[in-house]
Amino acid sequence: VFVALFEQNLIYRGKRLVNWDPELGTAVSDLEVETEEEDGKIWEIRYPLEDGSGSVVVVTTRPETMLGDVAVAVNPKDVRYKSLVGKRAKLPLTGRTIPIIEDDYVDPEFGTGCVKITPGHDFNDYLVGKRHGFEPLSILTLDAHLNENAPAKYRGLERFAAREQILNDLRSQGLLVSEKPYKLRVPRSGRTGVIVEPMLTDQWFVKMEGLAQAGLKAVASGEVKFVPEHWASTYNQWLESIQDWCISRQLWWGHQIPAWYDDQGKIFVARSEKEALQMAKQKSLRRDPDVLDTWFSSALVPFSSLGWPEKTKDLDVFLPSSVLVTGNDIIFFWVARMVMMTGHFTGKVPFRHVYINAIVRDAEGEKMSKSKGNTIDPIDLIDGIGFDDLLKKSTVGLLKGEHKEKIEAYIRTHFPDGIPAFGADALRFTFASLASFSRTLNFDLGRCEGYGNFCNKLWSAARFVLMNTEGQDCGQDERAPVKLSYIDRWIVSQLQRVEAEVEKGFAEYRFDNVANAIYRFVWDEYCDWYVELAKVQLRNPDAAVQRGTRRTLLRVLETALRLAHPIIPFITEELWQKVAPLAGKKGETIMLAPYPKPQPERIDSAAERDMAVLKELTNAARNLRSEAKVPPKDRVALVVTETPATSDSDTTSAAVSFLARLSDLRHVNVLPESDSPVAVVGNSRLMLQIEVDPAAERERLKKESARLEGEITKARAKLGNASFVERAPAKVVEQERERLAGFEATLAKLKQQLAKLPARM
RNA sequence: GGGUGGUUAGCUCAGCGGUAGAGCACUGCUCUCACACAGCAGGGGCCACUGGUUCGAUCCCAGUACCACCCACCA
Repeated sequence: VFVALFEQNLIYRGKRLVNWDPELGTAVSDLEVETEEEDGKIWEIRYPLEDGSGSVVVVTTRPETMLGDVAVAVNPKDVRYKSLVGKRAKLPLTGRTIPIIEDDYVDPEFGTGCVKITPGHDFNDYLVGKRHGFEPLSILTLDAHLNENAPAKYRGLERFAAREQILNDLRSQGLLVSEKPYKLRVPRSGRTGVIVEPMLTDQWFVKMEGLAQAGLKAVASGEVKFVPEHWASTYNQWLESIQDWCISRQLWWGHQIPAWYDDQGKIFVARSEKEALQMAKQKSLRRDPDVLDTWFSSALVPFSSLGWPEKTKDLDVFLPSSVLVTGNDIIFFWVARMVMMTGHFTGKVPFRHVYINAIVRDAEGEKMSKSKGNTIDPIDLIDGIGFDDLLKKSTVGLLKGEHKEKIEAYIRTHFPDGIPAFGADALRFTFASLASFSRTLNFDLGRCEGYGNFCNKLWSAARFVLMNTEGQDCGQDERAPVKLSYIDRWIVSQLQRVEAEVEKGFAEYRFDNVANAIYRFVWDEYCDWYVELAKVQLRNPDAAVQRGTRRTLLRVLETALRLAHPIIPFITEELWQKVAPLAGKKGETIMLAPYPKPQPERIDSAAERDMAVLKELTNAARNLRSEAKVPPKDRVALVVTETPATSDSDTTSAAVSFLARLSDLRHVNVLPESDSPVAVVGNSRLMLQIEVDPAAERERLKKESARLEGEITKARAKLGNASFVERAPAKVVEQERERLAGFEATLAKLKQQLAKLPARM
């Protein structure tokens, strides 16, 4: 790749100002420099004019670089300094003189409006110098000590020691005009944290213009899609303003650059030393000791790992791949560069989708970092860790000792008892459920706990199913008669819906929706309703009913396990091994079992309607019990008028009796004259046959009536608005009418009931 | 300076034109034979603010404030 790009004139070598890490002794790319605002100082320094007619005052945050100044610049429109342009100033401490020039780069509003120009140690000044034909003067060695271009007095001083010395000397000569605190943006090396020095060195660069255009096109055309979509603008913005990429590193590890030099410094880029020697027609050459930026090598992975440049089958099959999963901090480093390089060399995109996951922050919303000690080790969430160990782990090997107390306080606040063991599945489920399209997510132990409980719930539900099916007739013999109630058909119907939701969630990379759909189905529908009702059906003397129930319990559970397996692989595998054979499924492992697909034809609207009635009756009865403070153990009788129709009222009655713990469920035409508590469900009224304080019952009914009256007022206002009725879709208006009618009917029944209560305060 | 997100229940987060949701936390009652890591019943929200569009706005548009992150050469 290197040789090819060189031959295509897309790689060049040149002496240019690059970001230099003086500790590592290597160039770093623009992306590896992290600029942060820090407290520093800004100084004003007087440069006397050569002709003795006065002086100019320059402003700088880096006084030591003045030794490398080649000019002083002012803005051409700045009338204050018009007369000085063309004159020369004496550069203090050096004995050199430098010209005063004009350049648009200078902002007359900032500081004194005079800028020292140091092309050897500042990117802006480098450009200014280039425009005016100045040779950059480098005053630093590669390890950031002053070099031979500095006056003898300063040679060998480290850059910050030199700064102090220079300031002292300027002060004693009366040339230091001012020193003020100043917030400056300090460029630091991402790897060492050392202040990066712009340094004039020979480096290799990749021309980015054409490659960047191709990279932009790959996303603009939709060939590569970002998920969430908005990351495409981040990607675009970077590529639109990209600079050439410095790819050489003065390091020991990495791919060595395939370039050789002869004694005259002539460059031979070749595929091997032999080829270089042939090109040079010489006996020996010196190989460039530099290596490539690791991201240059990484950019080739999509095709180099598949056998390129050979035309392999892997390349055909796996390029492009379907999805790259990564963090947003890697979009520039890797994603963009893979797109560009893969496109350039294969004509294809490396992958179709780029899924950018959220960055997990700590409980206080701070970025996790080792130096802050607020990182969470996933292993500790899986296996658990005690407070002492956690503290020890978080504070060991700290670079800055002063943070230790803060870390301890943090851990004491958020993990006073350490971290309990949640297990790998709980951890996975938690992060899946948090994987929405938000950019960051703050870590919350509470959610981990909640999803851990889910795993336990699934486990215990499976235990129930196994207890009630192992060694029994589970309806696997298709010839045996099976009766399925609407409850059985309802859970199967719900299963189709959750399968569809999961399918959609995966297709959209909405793993939170996937996890929540599974959670709701397993806990809220299967466990809370179906398993409870299965208990009733398993007591049914009809063997066909029992058989149908066992079969449904097993088949639905078995499917739910396969559905949940990608998110909670361990527990589902463990359970599946036991459940699958009973459900008539064969296979060595759940990993190889087919993934569930929704069967829309098994959605049973009639069963769902029946079940909705069952749930409403149950909820109403339970609510009455609870409001009347009936102890859970007590079985009480319930009378119902006009039972809402289900297709099988025997099933409904048995179910409601069981779930609401009723001693008796009777249908009557008229409710008995009594102070007993009454609820309204649709057209029917439910009365718990217990003695209650009529005053309490009156309060309860009044409260419910008031709520309904509020809803009715709102609905009437809406329907009374002519423009709503005219302009809103008919469906919406109709729905609003139905709501109102429902409220009114229920309220009327409550009022009747209220009227029956003895009138006393 | 440019850009991108965010602001919804005490906390962590969904929802995004037509009755405000989840998990945890909270209140009450239950150790009822799968599960107390549980069950049942509850409480809790001017959906940051100001305008606009609309019959109707948490949701769309504009602006404001605050919080993040990214990019950039103000000495």
